[in-house]
Amino acid sequence: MARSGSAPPEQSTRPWNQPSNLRSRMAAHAYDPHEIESRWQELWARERTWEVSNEGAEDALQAGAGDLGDESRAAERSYVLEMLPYPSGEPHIGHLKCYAVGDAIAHHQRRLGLRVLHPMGYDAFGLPAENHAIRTGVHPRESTAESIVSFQRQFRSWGISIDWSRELATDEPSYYRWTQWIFLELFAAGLAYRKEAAVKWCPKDQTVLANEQVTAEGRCERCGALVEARQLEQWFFRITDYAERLLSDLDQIDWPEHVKTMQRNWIGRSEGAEVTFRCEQLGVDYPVFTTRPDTLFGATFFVMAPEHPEVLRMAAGTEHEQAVQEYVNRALNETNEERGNAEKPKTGVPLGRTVTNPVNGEQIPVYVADYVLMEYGTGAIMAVPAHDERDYAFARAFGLEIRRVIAPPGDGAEGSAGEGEGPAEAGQAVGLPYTGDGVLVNSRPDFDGLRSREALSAIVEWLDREGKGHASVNYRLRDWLVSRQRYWGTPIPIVYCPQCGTVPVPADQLPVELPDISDYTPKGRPPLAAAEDWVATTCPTCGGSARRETDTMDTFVDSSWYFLRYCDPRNERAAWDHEALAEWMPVDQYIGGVEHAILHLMYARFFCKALADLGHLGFQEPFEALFTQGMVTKDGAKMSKSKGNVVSPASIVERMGADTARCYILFVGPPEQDADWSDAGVEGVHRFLGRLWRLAAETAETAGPPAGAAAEGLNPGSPAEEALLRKSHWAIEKVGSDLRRFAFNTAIAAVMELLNECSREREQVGAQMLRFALATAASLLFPFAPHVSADIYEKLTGRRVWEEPWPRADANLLETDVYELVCQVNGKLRDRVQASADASAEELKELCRSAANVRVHLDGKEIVKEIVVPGKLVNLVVR
RNA sequence: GCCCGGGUGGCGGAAUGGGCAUACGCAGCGGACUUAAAAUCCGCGGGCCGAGAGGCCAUGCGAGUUCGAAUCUCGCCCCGGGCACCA
Repeated sequence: MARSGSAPPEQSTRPWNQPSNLRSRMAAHAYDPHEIESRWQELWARERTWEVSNEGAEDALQAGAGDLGDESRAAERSYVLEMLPYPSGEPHIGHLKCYAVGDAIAHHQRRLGLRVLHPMGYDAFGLPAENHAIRTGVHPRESTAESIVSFQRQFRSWGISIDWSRELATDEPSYYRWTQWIFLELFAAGLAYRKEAAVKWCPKDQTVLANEQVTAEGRCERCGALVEARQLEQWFFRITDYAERLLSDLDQIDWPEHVKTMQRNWIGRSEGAEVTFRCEQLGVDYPVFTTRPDTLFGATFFVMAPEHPEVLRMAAGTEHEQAVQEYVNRALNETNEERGNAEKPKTGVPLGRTVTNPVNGEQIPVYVADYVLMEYGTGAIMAVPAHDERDYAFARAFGLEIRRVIAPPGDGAEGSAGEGEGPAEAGQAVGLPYTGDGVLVNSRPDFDGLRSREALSAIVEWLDREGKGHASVNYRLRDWLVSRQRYWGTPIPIVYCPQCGTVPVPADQLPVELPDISDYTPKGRPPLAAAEDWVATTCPTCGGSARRETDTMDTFVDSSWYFLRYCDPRNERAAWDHEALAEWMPVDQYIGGVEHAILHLMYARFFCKALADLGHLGFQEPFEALFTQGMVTKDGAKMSKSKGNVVSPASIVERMGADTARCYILFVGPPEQDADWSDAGVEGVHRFLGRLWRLAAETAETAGPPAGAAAEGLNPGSPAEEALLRKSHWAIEKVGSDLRRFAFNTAIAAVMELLNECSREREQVGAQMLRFALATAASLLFPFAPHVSADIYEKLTGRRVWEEPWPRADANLLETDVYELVCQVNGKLRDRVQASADASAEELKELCRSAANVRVHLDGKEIVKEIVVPGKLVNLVVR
C-alpha cells in the first residue's frame, strides 16, 4: 500500500512558462471567471442545491406526530442568517461583505455535516420608495419590485448559497397579513395601545416625519425646513414591560460585548426610590423618582416637566398662571434637539405653590422647567442643587437655596454643620455640586454620619414605614412608537366605530390590504386618508359605518419577525407552524451591520419575548450568536453618491468575477472592522485566484484522470513531498480554526501560503501529491470563492466539493520531530539551532549554550539562570 | 463629560494562553520571457551602521512588572464609535 521510494518526477511536468507554444497554453489555461461562475451558478440553480426542507413537516406526514428525534435534529441543523436587506436601487458593497461573511459560515457548516437554513428576503416597505413616488409618480410597489429584481440578480451573480424557495418580501399581502396578525395579538394582550404623543412635523411638506427623517440639526431631510413638534394620537408597543428581561437575557446570548453594552445603555436601568411630595394646598401627592434618596435632606425645590398633566392645574389661580401657560407652550414647541441641549442655560417658571419634603416637613417651592422630562420617571423631580449638576445650575440661575448634605468621604468636614447653607453664593466655596458618594451631614441625627450606601437603604426603609416612598427601579427605555403617517407600509388593522370605539379587524378578515392611491403628496394628513373608499368601512362588531386607521406601521415591525416566517414561508393558515419553528429557531448565527445594534435587534428580541408569552413561540431569544461586520469605506470615507467614491459590486464582479470580489472583501482585514476598499488590493486577490486555477488546470492535465477523494492512500515519497503534505495539513488546521473565529483574512492567507508552496515545489513533488495539495487548497477556499474552488476541485478529483466533508487535519502531520530552537541571551535572539522534539530540558540548554553566536555572547560572562520553554526557546541570563 | 473600540513597515494587515515582531497581500526594486509592452514567472524587501559575519534601534508617548512585553499594570497623547439635562 505504502509506496516507498521517491515518486518519479512526472516526465510530462515541464515548466509551464516554457517558451514553446506559450500562447496556446496560456489560452488553454486562462482563468475565465465569468465562464466558470455562470456554469456553476446554473448547476446550483438547476439542482436547487441549497434548498432545505423542513424535516418536521415530513416526519409529521409520515408518522403523524413529529417530536421524535428532536434532539438529534437540533444537533444537525443550523440557521445562518444575514439581516434583511432594504431593496433600493442596487446592492452596495456593504451587502457584498455581509453575504460574503454569511455564505462562508453557511458553506463551512454544511460541510461540517449540518443541515443549513440560509434564506433571503426583502424589507420592501419604507420611506425611500415613497419619496421616490412623490417625485416621479411611480407607485412604490413598482419601484420596489424593480429593485428586488436587481437585488435577486446580483445576489445570484455573487453565487450566495441561498435557499430561494423561501424567498419573501414584507410588502406582499401574504406576508403583511401576518404582521397585522401579530399586531392584533399584541393589541389583545394590551401590548399595543394608543396615546397622545409628540411627533415630528414638517410645516413645509405638511407631513409627519419619522425620527430617521429628521437631520441632526432638527431639519426635514427632504426640504430642509425646521421640524416642529405636534401632539397626535399614536400607536405604541409596550416594550417597556420587557425592559428587565431584555436587559437580563443579554447575559445568555453570544453577542459582541459592545453591542450588549449599547443595549444595556439604551435600556438604562437605574435603581433608586419613589418618594412622595405632598402639596398641602391642593391636597395632591406627587411622586418623584430618585437614585439618590440619601440626598433627600438637600432637596430645596421641586420641578415638574412642562408636559406634566398637573402643571397647569397647580398654577391655576396663582399670580404665575399666565407665565406658566406661556412657558409651557413655548417648551412644547421646542424640538428635541433644542431642548435636549444640556449646555444651554436653565430656564423655568415658579408655579406659586409648595410641596412638603417628606423627610423633614419643609415646604419647598415648585417650578416648571424644561430640563425635566415627562417621559422619564414620574415627570417631576426633587431638586438637590448641592449634589446634582443640573439642579445646581438651576438654583444658581434662580437664587435658590443650596444645602450641602453629603461630605466627600474622609475630608474631615463631616461635622461642620451649617456649611454650604444659605442661598446660592454660599455653595461655591466647598466645590459644589458634589455628585459622588460620601457621608451624610446636615440631615437628621439618626442619618448623619452614615455613608451614602447605608443612608440610602436606611432612608428608603424609613420612607416605606411612613408610607411616603419605596424602593423603585426606572428605565430609560421608552415605549416603541409604531404608527407612521405614511403610505408605503403595513396598514394598522384597526377600525374606529362611533358606537364601539377602537375595534380590531378580526383575524379571519386579514389582510387589510394597502389600497392603491394616485397622489402621494403630503397634504397634512396621512396619504391613506385620501383613499375614501378604503377608509369608509363597516364596523366588524356592530356592522355600522366606521373608518379605518390611516396610519401604517413602522417598517421595523415588518423586520421584527421575518426570521420566523422563513421557517414556514408558504403557510397560509398561520404565520408559522410550531414544528417548523422548533426545527430551525433560534437563529444560530446572525450577521449584519452594527448600525442595527439597538433598534432592530432590540425590537426583534421584544417580539420574541412577547410572542413567547402569548404562547406562540417556544424560545425567548431569536439570535443565539451575532456577528457585526464593519463598514466598507473608500479613501477613508463612507461611500456616498455625493462624494463620488462609490464602488459598485456589479462593476467589480463584471471586471474580475464574484469569487475575486468576495475573497477580497474578506481578505482585506478582520471582517468586524471597517475596511478601506483598494482597487490595487482587489487585483492581488484576482491574481491569486488566477494562479491557483492555472496551476490546478496544469496539474489536472499532468496528473492523469481525476483520482477521487484526494487524500486517500497518499504517502510522501520524498522530503519535499512530506513538506507539502505537512503544509496542506497545516492549512487545513489553520483555515478550520480561523473560520471558527471569523478570521477569514488569515484563512485566505493560509490558502495563499499553501499555493505558494505548491508552485515553489511543483517540480520537486509528484503529480499526485501536487494534486492533493491543490485540491486541498480548493476545498479550503470553497467557502470564500465557491465557483473557482468547485471548478478546480472537480478538475482534480472528479468530485463536487460542496458534497465533500470538511477536511480534517492529521495531528501527526501537524507536529514535527525537529524544530528550530530559538536561542536567547538575556532575552535577545542570538541564534537558532535544530532541536529534536523529544529532547530533554538539559539537552536543550546544552544545545543553546553551544550555538555559535550564543557562545560569542557568553564569552567572559557568568550564566545565572536558564529558562527553557520546550518546543520554543531557551533563554540564558548572564551577568 | 461618561462608556466602548483602536494606534504595528510606504499601504491593508499578521503575531490565537507573556516566548523568533512585521505572516499574507498591495505598492516598490532587480531579473527571466517578449521586437516591445501587457500578462506571467523567479528573486529582494522595517530603519540605521557594517565589505561581511554581525550589531544597534523599532509595535502612539512615558514609566512599571518579568529571564523575556505589540501582548499585562499605571499615567498621558491621538483616531473612530455609542450615549449624553434620564433625576
